[in-house]
Amino acid sequence: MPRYNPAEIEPRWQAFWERHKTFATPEMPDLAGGKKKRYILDMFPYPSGDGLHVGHPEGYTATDIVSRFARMRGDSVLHPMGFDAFGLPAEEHAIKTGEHPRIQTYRNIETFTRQLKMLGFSYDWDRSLATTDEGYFRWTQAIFLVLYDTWFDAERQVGRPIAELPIPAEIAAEGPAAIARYQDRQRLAYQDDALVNWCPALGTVLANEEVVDGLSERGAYPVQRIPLRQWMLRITAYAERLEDGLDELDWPAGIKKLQRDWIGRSSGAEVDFYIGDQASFAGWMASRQGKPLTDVPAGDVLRVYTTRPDTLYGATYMVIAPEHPLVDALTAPSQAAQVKAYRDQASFKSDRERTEGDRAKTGVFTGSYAINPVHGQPIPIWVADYVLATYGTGAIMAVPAHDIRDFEFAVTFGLPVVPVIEPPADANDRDQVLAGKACFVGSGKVIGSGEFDGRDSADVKAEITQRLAGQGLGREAVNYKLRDWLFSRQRFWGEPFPILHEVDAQGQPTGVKRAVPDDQLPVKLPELADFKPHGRPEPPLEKAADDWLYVTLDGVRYKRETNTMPQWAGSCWYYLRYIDPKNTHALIDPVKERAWMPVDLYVGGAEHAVLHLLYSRFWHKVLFDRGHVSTPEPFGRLINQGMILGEVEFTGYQNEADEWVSSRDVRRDPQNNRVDARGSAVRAVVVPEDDVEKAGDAFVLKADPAIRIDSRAHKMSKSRGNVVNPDAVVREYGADSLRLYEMFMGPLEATKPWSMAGVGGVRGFLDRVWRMIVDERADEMGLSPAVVDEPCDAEQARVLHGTIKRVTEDTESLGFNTAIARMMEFTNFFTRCERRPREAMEAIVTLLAPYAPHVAEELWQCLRGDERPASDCVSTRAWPQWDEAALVQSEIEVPVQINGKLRGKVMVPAGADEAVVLAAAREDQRIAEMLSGKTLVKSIYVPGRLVNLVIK
RNA sequence: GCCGGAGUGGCGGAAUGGCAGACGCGCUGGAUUCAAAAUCCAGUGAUCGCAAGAUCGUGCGGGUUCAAGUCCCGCCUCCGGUACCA
Repeated sequence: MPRYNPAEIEPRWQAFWERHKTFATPEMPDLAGGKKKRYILDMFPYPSGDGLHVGHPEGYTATDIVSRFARMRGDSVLHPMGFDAFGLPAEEHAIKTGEHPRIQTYRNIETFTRQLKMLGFSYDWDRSLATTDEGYFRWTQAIFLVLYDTWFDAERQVGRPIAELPIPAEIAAEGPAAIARYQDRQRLAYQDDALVNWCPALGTVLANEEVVDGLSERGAYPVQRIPLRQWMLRITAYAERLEDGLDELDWPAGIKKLQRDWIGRSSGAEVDFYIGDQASFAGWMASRQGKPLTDVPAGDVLRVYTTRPDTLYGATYMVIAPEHPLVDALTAPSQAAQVKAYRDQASFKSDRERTEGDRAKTGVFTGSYAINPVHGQPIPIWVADYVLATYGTGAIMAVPAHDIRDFEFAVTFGLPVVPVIEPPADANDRDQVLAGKACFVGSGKVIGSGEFDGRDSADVKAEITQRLAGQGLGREAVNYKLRDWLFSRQRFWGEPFPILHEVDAQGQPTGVKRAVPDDQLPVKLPELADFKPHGRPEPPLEKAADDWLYVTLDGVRYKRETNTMPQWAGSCWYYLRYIDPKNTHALIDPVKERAWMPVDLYVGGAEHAVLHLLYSRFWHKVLFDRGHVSTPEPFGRLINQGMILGEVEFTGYQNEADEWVSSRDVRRDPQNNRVDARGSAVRAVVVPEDDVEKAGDAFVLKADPAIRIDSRAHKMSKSRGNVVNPDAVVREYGADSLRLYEMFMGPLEATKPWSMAGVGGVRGFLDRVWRMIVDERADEMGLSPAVVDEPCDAEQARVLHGTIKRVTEDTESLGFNTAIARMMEFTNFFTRCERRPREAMEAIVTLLAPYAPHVAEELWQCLRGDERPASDCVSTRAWPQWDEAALVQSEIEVPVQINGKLRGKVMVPAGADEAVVLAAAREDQRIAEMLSGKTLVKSIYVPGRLVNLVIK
């Protein structure tokens, strides 16, 4: 009668845990007796209107198992959950319906919370937070003001209070306003004119991700790049520390590399090219001799950045970006019209667009020349958009013989290609390169470079830089691909900036800024009547009523900053707030911070590999410099859970006549449509599994084996209709089955296809565990008569302790799939036993508890009966220990190989020495037969593992 | 193009250089049942064989080793990311 019924027991145990606060986190970790603190964190979700996706519980279950396991081993565990709740969808919903984004956001949070609780996660819900909570973003604003109050001391590589910024005497002499301007230029949070994606048709500014091929993602309207005054965060100042800090982190190598590439450190040289006439070149050279390069290039030079100073002799032309400040100065009157046309055209394209597509090189000649300092020859200066204004100096020396991009450009415009590096003898297009007909980017022997000829190019690199430095023409330089972080959005649903702009009597900004005093935080969002865009590239907060917009402080009138922060802001520091979520005096209590930080395990999707993880590392380092946190890095160990794909689908193709076309013959035409071998269109058809069979390494139609069928799992998406809803899975199989299945699918990091049949499989396992312990035929809940109060026999003990050992080790190493397999083996074994000792049953239920906590609690209660105290539960039980002695077998089976092939097995006493085992192997009847008449060349015994006899 | 990751039964997957395919799904047979579901038991890489067993087998081609899914060299395919950063 009492069958396993998750729908009944799961809500009951969830209520139990909530009532007894089973998973409440201690304020401070208890480190007595060698216990550890464990901060186990999930990347918090954006609470979308669609609710939880099956991808979410994958990582959440993994961290929940780790957390429950750690608690059972006595560690102090902090395992919180919250919501990244600012964001565009809620605002778009508001624009459509007029409903305030807050209402929809909190409704979605409620849904998410219900779904998360439904899955039995052991979060301490009393620490839950949403980035949209006023009590939370009050501190997001405070941290922004820390950034605003900090400048980066490059010499010491540390962020310091702006008050400590040394003011040059000439600035100080100009007075307080000049000092303020000087300080503003050094702050980590500063304002600058940056290009934004302005979409006139939608009347809004879009994020880069919302722009596809120059058109808005929604509606496909044209998007323009227009300059707008923006808040920027000087993350580039921390580039070096962000890169160096990666070394100490226990993160996947792939993620570290992504971050390194994103930071993109390169080293080389800056070189000044004289742009005066050739007659004055010698004089200019002489005037530079022995002087250091100025920080701001003089007006008579074009400064370039190169990573290949060793190819300087091969520089045959120069390129400057269309936005380079010297474009006008360098444009000869005869070229003016062309240059202007080219720049106009380039201005409509974003950086992204300019670097997309077929990459055909475009550009125009400016009409002027620079002089190559190493040989004094003039080389033409071009304007081309393959050079970006925002990287390096916005200008390059082009070495077409040794740079692919320069080579393509030179070929397009017929510019000379002069090889200055001889490829190694085995390079396949060596002769082509030496003839100036091909490009070679490697290192080799230097040629055509005067005194450097014959040397290795790698050595020459440093030497040329040295010489240029001595001549006052160049210096070593480091560059980063990382750009400063554009931190403001023209959006309503984000954190307001705690910044005030002084206005004069006419309401015009004076340029003086002021931080909102700490005691006046948070700056709340104003109440707006409508959220519709107003058609100007200005933030929606401009529409706020004057009593919000204007503030008078100390008799001065200010207008509030009306941009809002991007969604990343709230997620940059939420891991700190969980430690001290209710603190109204500080973002975190330093004592608690020292006790709990850093995060010991951080699990989330790889899509946050660079942005979120880099941004929060940056904020953390600033907070570290300013004394708010004690660790240089926030996240010690990081794991990316793999993506869960939809069920495997079989896809066939049919042409317009409804005839099958083998997938082998299907390809994409230039418009990316599927076509057959003759080029006529085909359409994809879903084929039922029963209609296909495997033939060789592919699937074919049973009815016509000549027709190949594609078989693969796709990313879950609404449009494909293969999204699996966790609510439905819980309804049909239970939360424990969902948890168990997601862990059983394969390794946590792997991409894996969903299979509903697989969920049924783990549900079958839980049913078997249930029947192993519960008497299903009784009317009342009670123990199976097979469960007995007697000790395990030797074999049972070996299985029991072997299982404890393997499950413990696998759980420690996050090998959840194999840990579950071990528990299945245990269950298969003990189900066959007619006498199931209670100690074994209690142990398996305890091992199962982190994985399938609800059924474990129910079975625990059944095993313990009514004598247990009301608050007793398996979730707070001690994790079992295994007994090594129980694992020892008196006899072991050793496989015997002959020449590496398995030929037999012998039983030997455990711990028998090599001679005994080898003798036993040779005496085995079958082995002896195979040995007779042969010479035994070598005998190998791997203790306890195998014997290999090498014969001739 | 470049950078990651992965290729093992019908499927998901398991294997400190040491018995390839644990565990689960599916499938086959049997028990139970009036019957079915559920459950339990047995089998299940391929080929040959009545069987004992033999041969082959971890994307492909080489190599190292007594022994290779695992290590090395060279390829192929798929998935994901990325896009002229001088």
